[in-house]
Amino acid sequence: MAKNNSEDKFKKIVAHAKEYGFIFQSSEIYDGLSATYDYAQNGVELKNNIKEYWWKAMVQYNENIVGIDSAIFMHPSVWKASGHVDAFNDPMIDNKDSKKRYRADVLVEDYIAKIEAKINKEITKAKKRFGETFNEEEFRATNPRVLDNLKKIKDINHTLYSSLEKEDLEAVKQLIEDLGIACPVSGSKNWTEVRQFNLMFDTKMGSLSDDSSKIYLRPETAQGIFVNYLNVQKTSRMKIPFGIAQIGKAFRNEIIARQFIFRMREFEQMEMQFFVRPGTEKKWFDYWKEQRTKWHKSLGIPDEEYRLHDHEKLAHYANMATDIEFRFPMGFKELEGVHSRTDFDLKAHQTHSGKKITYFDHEINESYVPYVVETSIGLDRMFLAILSNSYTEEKLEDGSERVVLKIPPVLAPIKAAIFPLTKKDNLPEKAREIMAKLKYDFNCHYEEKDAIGKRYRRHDAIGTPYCITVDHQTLEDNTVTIRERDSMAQERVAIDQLTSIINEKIKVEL
RNA sequence: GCGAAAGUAGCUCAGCUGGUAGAGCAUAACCUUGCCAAGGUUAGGGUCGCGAGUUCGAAUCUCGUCUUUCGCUCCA
Repeated sequence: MAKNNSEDKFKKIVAHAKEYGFIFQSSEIYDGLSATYDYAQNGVELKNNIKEYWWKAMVQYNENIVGIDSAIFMHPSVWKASGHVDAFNDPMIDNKDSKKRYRADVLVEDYIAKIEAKINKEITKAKKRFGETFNEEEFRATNPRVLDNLKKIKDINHTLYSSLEKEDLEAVKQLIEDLGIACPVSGSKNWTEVRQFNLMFDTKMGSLSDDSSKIYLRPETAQGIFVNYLNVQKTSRMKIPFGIAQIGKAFRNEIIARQFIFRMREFEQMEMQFFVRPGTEKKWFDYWKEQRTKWHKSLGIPDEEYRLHDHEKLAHYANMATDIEFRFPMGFKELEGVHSRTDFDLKAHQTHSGKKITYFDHEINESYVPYVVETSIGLDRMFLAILSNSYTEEKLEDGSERVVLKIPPVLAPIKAAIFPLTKKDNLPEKAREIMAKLKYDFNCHYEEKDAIGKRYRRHDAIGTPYCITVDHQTLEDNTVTIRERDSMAQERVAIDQLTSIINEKIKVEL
């Protein structure tokens, strides 16, 4: 039941996002492109505001953080060094009966592990038999059954890895069939073809096809920061600890991209890599976990919508990792990651590039490769979090209903809408005057069509926090009414004060 | 990629067992009203996702295909 409700809500949010100009499906007139979305007139405003809010909190409010904007294309060696070329490249196979998917090489390796278990059993048995005099080395080298199995392993390994190297996926499939490997779940040997899933998009750089080289679209923005570490550190004269922040697109060819803008193949990240002295990473990891949590809470979203999830299984580069999860309509999901990446990335780039990436720390008179604490938030996910948290259906006292996006005012696409109460009596002219003044401070909208109530509701639906109405009294004393979106309460104020009033209301202290 | 469901106007949907499309809201114009979506008149907008097939005739039946949603799987 609860699930149906949230599914229902998710659908409503997606429909609302389209109807009110936040998000359209990409290339919709051509039937759309899977899991690709465009930000529309209101969406782009909200998205830009989220970026700005993040950028201010990270770069502007921290003296020891600077920003960069690195290119999407990078030298191919970057992705070798980072481990993406190897780790983002998996041969997969499906079992047709159990519908389970496996990594083909893992299936074969599991099979090898079974043979190894057999050998070990043989050895254990022999140990018992010969007692003290047992020589394992000798036994391995002479026992025919062990030799036989060892040769089998060697052959399988050879076939597997030479096939993988040649990207001969049919040979991998053949190997699985020859070995008679069955699905651990169904016991079935009914397999699909082996297919390569490379999570990185690639393209060619250079106009001549024969001397052009393969380059990748970056699967994360972090590497753009790591390869610029030296340049930034030197030119900004930053002392450790310091950070480099970046907002930008990243691309991953996900097997399944789904759930609206939650998982897309083209997405935008807001990342900050904080460089610290080795040994202090725990302190900074905790610090940034807290800082990032504070940032989220500053937007006024209730605590219970967030939870922290510490990773037990760590990625190869990390020694500590926490996800900041948000209660999306489809459940708690990762919104932001705070990771302690150690010196893995900088060291890897040092090795692959041959350039020394060390920092001389005058405080301790030591030179070292800095450790890195990373905060990485999905901009599109933050957008979805704000959108789904804001979407509210309300029943009013008079029995009517309204849909209102309770977007935190600082992020709202339009800060104020300006209405003349009627279309005559010089009210539109007066309203235009106010509009002409306010538009330099805020993104404003002028509207005179339809009944005033209808205009209020329209702006409720896109989350405009303030509606300013010009009425007949305005012409006499230069005051207007300002209506607050969530409470629907109105207040009469002087036109002169509008800028400072709205400024005050959309201000957030971090 | 596999399984299930869906695709008709900008949105939400109706259209039963085949007879070449409707409603409400929305949009535009004009009149009216004037502080919380609900007055009047008129107009625009759809080759029913796309492509085949069956049929005298397909939104409706069959097949294929694309897209979306949910589940499985994956997730640096």
